[in-house]
Amino acid sequence: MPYPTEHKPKTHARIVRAASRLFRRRGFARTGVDRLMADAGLTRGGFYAHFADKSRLLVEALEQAFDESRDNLLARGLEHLRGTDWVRAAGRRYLTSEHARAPADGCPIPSLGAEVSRAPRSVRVAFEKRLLEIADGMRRRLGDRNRRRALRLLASWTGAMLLARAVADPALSEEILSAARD
Amino acid sequence: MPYPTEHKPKTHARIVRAASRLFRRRGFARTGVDRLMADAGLTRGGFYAHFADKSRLLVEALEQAFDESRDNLLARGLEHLRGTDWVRAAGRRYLTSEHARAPADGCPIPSLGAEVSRAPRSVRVAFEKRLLEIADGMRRRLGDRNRRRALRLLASWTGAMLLARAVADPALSEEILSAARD
DNA sequence: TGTACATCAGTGAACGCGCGTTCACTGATGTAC
DNA sequence: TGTACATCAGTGAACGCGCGTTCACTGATGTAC
Repeated sequence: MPYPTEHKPKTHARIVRAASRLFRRRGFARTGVDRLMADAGLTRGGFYAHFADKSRLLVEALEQAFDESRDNLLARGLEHLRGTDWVRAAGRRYLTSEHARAPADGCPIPSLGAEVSRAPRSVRVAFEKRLLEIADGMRRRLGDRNRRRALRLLASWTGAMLLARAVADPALSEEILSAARD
Repeated sequence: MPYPTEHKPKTHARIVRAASRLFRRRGFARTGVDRLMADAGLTRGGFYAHFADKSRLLVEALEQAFDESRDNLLARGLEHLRGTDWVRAAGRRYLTSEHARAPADGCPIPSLGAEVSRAPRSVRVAFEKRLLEIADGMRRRLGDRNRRRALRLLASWTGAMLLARAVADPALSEEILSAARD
């Protein structure tokens, strides 16, 4: 065999990581295959040995982003908390201006939600799956029977992040996040 | 004078209305000047007699969309309501699956918020201005001293709409909207 | 140990296309006489 | 009333560019002998 078995999967993961950051930072439509392959240290042509097309990469980039941001924002260091305590702590972690200023490393919902809603069904299915996993994780932390409260929290947090980023004045941005933290 | 005074402003408004709908439906980046001029019944070349560039049109399209959706979703028919009554009624009007299915005629925040956050400062300034007008209108209806509660409501509603549209399953979409209506 | 070989991950030129923007022009219009 | 004219809103060809995708190829690798 010409290359070690783990070689190709490693390259694949490198592309997905680069794309996931770029998509969140610059948007899916405005991120070209050329640019994202260069960021992964490769050239244009190799792309189609790894992905059927660009929207298939979006699926994997979304999964990558959801996994990352669940760990960073909702779980790590908060394992011992439950109920309202957990909501407060997770909200304080999600609703920061650092998060607002660094979309590349943040939650994919405010940065890519609208583009997902216009993407092929396969993309929306993948988005939905990860979203429900997170909602269910939250439901368990909250000790709820159904996921309505989790969905409501998710909507408030992601909506606040969307607004905080779209606005021009940093003070207003902070005001929006702070209002949502309560 | 070669044309009636109102001729050019009317054409201008026609372009803005067409663009405003197209941007919300298909996204700003994916809507070409060609297509939007055709929708307004004109051709490519005339565009720059009306707008300095495409992002200037985004500013006007956003203003158009905010004005429309404030009237449609938050004000008309709800003039007599105040406080919690108003919140319930406005929420029930905003958080519908009709609204989720028709982004072209809906609130510009879930459909264009992320692209606004990546747009030139001039766009974010215009977005912020209209957002604050709406937040202040809400604050008055709520009888609040400051706008924190209005911003929190805005975040929940727009976040719920963003999620409801990004998801693949219509039943889940409705569940998200219904959870946010409470 | 050294060499010939088969594999296949990745290269880079090329495809047709649509993008935002410019510009010389056309032709519909209201006005002057 | 009819005609010549000046204005300027809108036309459409052209610009250079980057897009997503294809494909004949190159060259790094592990294996066989």
